[in-house]
Amino acid sequence: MNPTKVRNMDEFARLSGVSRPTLSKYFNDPNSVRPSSRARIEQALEQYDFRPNLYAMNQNRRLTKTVGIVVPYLADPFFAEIARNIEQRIIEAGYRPALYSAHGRPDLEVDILDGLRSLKPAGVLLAPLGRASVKSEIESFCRDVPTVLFDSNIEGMGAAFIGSDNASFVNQTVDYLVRSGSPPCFFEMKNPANPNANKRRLAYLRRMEELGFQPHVISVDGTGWAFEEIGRKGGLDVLERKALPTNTVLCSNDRLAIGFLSACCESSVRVGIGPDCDLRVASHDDHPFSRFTCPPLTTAAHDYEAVSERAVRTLFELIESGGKLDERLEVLYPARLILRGSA
Amino acid sequence: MNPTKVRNMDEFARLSGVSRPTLSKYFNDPNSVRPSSRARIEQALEQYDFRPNLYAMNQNRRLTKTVGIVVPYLADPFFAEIARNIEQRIIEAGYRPALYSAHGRPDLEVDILDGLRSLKPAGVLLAPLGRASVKSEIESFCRDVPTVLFDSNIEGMGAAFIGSDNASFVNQTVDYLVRSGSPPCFFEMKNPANPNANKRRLAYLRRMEELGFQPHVISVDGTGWAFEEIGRKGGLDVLERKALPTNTVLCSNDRLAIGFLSACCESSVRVGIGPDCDLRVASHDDHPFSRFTCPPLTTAAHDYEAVSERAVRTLFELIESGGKLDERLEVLYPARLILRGSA
DNA sequence: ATAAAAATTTTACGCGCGCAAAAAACTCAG
DNA sequence: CTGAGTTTTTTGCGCGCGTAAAATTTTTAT
Repeated sequence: MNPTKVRNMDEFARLSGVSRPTLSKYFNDPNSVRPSSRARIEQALEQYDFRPNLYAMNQNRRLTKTVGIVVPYLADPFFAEIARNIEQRIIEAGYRPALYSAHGRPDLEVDILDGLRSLKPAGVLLAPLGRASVKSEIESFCRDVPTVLFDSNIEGMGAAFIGSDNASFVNQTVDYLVRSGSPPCFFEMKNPANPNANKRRLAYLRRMEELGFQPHVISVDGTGWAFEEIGRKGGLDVLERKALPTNTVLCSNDRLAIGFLSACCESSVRVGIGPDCDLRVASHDDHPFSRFTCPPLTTAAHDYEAVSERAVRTLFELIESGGKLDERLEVLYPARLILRGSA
Repeated sequence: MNPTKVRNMDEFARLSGVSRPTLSKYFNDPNSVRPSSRARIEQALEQYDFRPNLYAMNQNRRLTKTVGIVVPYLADPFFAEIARNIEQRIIEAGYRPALYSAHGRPDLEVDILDGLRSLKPAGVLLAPLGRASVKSEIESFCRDVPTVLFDSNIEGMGAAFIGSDNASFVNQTVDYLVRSGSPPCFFEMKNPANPNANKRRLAYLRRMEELGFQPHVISVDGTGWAFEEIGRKGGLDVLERKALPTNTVLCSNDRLAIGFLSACCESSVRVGIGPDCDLRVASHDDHPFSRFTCPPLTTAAHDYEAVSERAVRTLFELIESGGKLDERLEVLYPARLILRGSA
């Protein structure tokens, strides 16, 4: 490596023997220049280690090579996991991911979108907070920046929504619980932030009706994103009051279930499917920690791979088509039932 | 809001009645212009909603207002939590955080640092992978960019290291376990990626010796960052072989402990402090999930707040002092013992 | 009130690169 | 070998802003 610092493209153009605009083309797409030019450039690149100035590039380019990823709550390993997956795909496509978490706060979500505007990203993958999101802000953002929503849908916003089919999740868990024991009651937060929670409750009610059982929803108090604690508190309360109508509980999501299991443990309620058990508990999401609960949690798993693959693919199609799709796309992936010890 | 789109500072300068460079000063620091100018600018700002082009700004500025945050594994809620804390403080200081996770991969860590170079950040807060990190890359990066290490130290790299005092963690848990029952054995990964793990083992050995007890280290196989699974597998193996020398286990970290508890559950080993319990388990980190395990985990908590506050503060001192500190700073915060049901 | 000092604003230039249009080089049929 | 067609390279210009130095205004001291 030659110690000479190369300051800019002009200098590097001279060193490599091609013109500066040719270099510019090369850095945009190495295949867009003649092989002989490319060879000279790459040879010089080995000697001089030059990298074009990111800011100068992005200032003049129509589209930057940045893709924003926004999730509602990164401390939730579910989102961390899906963000990782998406990040990877964006890098492979030759783009730069920029990851943001709203940390459960609508004002931060707005700030992030605001900051993202000045980043002029090629596109954005957005998992909105949901109910708490400032709809008008999201709508206006989606008008200006090619955006694909994932995980949590907001009707009509963004060019597409890629997520999971909540009905599939609930139908599978309900069906399994029914055929392997008594029908479940449904354990949820009273005011869920996430629209998926509402869809799951409705799916539960419908499925129970279809199967001819009396549905029973237990809605516990609590706001915010500390689902485990909400599940635990609600669980302690329900268990103490012996308010469970059946010995089978279906939680709206795994984080709630983790808290509920904690409450069971604290209340010496034995969870599982053995003859000496008091309660069966199942849930949805296949949260990364759900297999380490005690007992391990029976749950319905997202197809992480499919969702992130499709979301990223859709975004790039959107970008290539110039930011507009013929019509808003909605793709829902079904769940995969995962049987563990809890139900 | 006037619908007129303001394209650039020149145009906005005319609209607000001050010169463009004055605007430039204002956007860098609103207090650096005369109050009369500031008033005119802010009045125009209310009418026209103009924002300077981020890329044009950063191209010419010596220092950008970007601060990089790099963590080894964001799907670990511990890092997600500390990243959130740090992010917040950076925003409050008027900077833009850029968050990256190495996802446990040394090659990605290198790529991230590489990409960070072209971002020309004002500074970087780096929690390195540790043993697996490509030392030469990190060293060269720290030479070029003002960097403060946190969580996991690499001797001599970066201008400072802010972390937790592993000896304090281990001493507190060991002392507590000893005075409340039999002395603990130490459960850990054989080849820990994180340097803290080694420090904890050494601290355990020393403390046990000081107290006059025979130390006993159980090192289980496994590589990577799936600590829970490693703890579970190792736990199952140890429990099956009845290889535990005592009824008290001190895990190197909470994620390992979560896996170990899962193994106990699977093996019908009762964990806790009651008379009907077989085993006591304690650990370190106060992982966000550790209070929801079954039973809840007794652990030593990081001082998240102190670590992140000090790390951010140190970084800004470093930036203001022009990127060099008189000497490398090392700050270690002690742990806070948290007693729960597991020990 | 007035000159000197300090703070602020303006002038003038350059940063590093993208891109449109013009020029050149290459391809290939006849 | 020639010329039309195609690709690639070059010329020339501008993006939006930072910043040093010059010009101006404001403040302070006398």
